[in-house]
Amino acid sequence: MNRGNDFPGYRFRRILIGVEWILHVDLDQFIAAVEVARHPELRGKPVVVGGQGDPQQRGVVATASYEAREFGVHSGMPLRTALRKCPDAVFLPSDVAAYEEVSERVMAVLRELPVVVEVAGWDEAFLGSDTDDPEALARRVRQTVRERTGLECSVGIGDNKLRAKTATGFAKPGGIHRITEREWMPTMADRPPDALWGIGGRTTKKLAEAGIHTVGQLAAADRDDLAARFGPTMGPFFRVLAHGWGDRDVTATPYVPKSRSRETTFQRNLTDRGALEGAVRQLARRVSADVVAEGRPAVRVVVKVRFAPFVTQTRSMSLGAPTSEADELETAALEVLGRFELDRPVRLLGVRAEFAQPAPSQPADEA
DNA sequence: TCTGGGGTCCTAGGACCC
DNA sequence: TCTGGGGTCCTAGGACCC
Repeated sequence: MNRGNDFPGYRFRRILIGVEWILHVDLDQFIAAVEVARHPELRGKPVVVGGQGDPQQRGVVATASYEAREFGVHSGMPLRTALRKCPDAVFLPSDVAAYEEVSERVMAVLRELPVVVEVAGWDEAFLGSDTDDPEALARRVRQTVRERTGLECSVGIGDNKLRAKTATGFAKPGGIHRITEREWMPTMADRPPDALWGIGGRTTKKLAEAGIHTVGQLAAADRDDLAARFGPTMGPFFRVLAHGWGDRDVTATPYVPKSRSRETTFQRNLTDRGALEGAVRQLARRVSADVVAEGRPAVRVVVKVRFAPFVTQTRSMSLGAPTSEADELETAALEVLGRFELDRPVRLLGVRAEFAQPAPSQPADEA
């Protein structure tokens, strides 16, 4: 997720030119909605998309339709579990190319509106606008997206990205919700820390050990104590999040990836060394194609191994010279694979190529 | 019944240099 | 002898998000 110039790695934008409101647009049950749109007979049925579409195989739910969610099926759940909870669901494989294409169409429609569009994922975007009636703009966004793509979306309105994004959670499904500084604490203070975008289950547990159980308590927590527990950047950042503070810099600048990776979970664990090497070669070739398509050479190769039952290790290597050559990336990946102790069954292999970081330049937007 | 795939950013220890 | 600090790079792991 691209969070723009948010607090870690900080560059708060101090001078705001024109933008009064930030809207966060999130397509409802996006992947399931795309599938229903091209298979109209599925409308109203519980639909579960994920993996190869075979609930007997290894894989997890990418998106469940609202009908399937009523059975307790949700994203990230193993397909086998989803099958048990909802045996009558229609299971479909993930079709990444189809979702990307629809996503691009939606973003193009958003760009026709009088807003700055910052893409934040397949199914979401931030919009910056100088309107003085953000609700009217939000209704227009919903109507336009519906008319032009047939998809429903929810819109959060905020005075920064964090609040707009948070508001969307209250807008779903198919609604509009506004959260500004005034509404933030009344809305969030009594909720658990993982209600915040950027705080998950692990951090929530650690916070609880420190006696912090709510967003309100986190906002009032001692900065130095948080820094000691969570590090000099993340500790204070959590407190900033709890206050609902954050950047409001919406940029249409295209996203530049820092890495490209491919990984596979095998349907049956691998133990044979030759099979592992073959799999790494194949992954390295796919990554090389992505690197070539990106048009920038890789400077580092990372290999990921997930052993059974579920222990993950990574090993990596800086390349002597930047390269986009498939042979070189493959050789490097094999060398890195050789540094693992492959003494247990392997359920996943991954290969990642990292690009050179652009030379640090003077921020051009500092007015 | 286990637990995808593709990303980003932060942390921390050791190497190495001055 | 007995031991400074700071800075940067490299590497591995962790947390989070969609």
